[in-house]
Amino acid sequence: MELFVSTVINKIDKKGRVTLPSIFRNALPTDHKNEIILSRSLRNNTIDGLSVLRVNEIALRINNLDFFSEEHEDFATSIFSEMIPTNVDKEGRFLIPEKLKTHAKIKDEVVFIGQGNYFQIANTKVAENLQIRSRERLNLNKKTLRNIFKGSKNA
Amino acid sequence: MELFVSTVINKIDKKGRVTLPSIFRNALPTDHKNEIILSRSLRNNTIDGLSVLRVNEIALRINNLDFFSEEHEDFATSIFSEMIPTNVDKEGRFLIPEKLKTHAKIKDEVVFIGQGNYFQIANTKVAENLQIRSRERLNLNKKTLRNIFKGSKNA
DNA sequence: GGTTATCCCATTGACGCCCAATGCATCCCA
DNA sequence: TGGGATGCATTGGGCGTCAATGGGATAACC
Repeated sequence: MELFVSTVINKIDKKGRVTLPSIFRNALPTDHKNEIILSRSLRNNTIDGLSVLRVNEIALRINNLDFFSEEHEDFATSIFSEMIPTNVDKEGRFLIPEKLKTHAKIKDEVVFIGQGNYFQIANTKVAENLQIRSRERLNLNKKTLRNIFKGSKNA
Repeated sequence: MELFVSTVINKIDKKGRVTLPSIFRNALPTDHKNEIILSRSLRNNTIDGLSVLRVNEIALRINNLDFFSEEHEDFATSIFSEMIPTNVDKEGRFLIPEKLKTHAKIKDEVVFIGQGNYFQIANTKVAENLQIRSRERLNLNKKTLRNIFKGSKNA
């Protein structure tokens, strides 16, 4: 599977390391298995996790904006400057920078939440609340959901 | 990673040297690892840092402008004439010219701000304000933001 | 000759790499 | 069905390496 799916809870050890769930490691592109990019989420108190592939894609789209425009610079600043490339070691572990830890209220345990093209890292309780709320919103928007599934012929 | 990403704070020593963050050095083109081009930023009190590659790209874009107006010539002039080629020493350090230091209100500490295809150098506090303001402006522009982050087929 | 820039070496602290142990699930076979 | 046995995933910890910084010494330049 080349998508980030499912939800996993892992612990942070004394050195501050967490193992990226194996199912997420498998979703990383073959030529960048040991690098992920962390970023403060623009929406909520979570951390976004991206693959190198995904970052390059985002970069392409930003570069399509007007070259010397203020808009371009704004996007570059708030997106690229917030990205923190991180190495995943042989055992599949990586470090979460202090900045991001405090932003996400993370201490010794985190939840990895698959989001398809990317994943999120969050405090356990924060994640619960987020899921509850997004489910509520989903119920309000069942029509949209039907539209999403209408087109597919499989499973 | 071939992009300039993340935000790094480094010190300026007694001799005026700053180390270019290792992550930025890695983003420099292989055949020009020890040369960067500094330039007064046109929009704010920061310094733009460019790779040789980037400068060539800018030259291309400017040359491709299809008509020859005074305006464009001025544009080109103001961009190229401001560029200051700078050597990066063996340890990855370089000197910031006094002119640029005063322009950016820099003394003994600087922030390196990744902008994707280039980076910026700024006073610590100036940088904070910049990041906040550009984020504010972005909130007004959710449509573009959605386009940038919209899904793809791969992780 | 004095100023400015580069090279060389040293220090420190953080991080990457390696080896080891434990936990957990699945499978196989009795 | 139970009891190993096997394989993979998550954890623990030691140690080497590298990035950032400091400073002396040499080289280039006006």
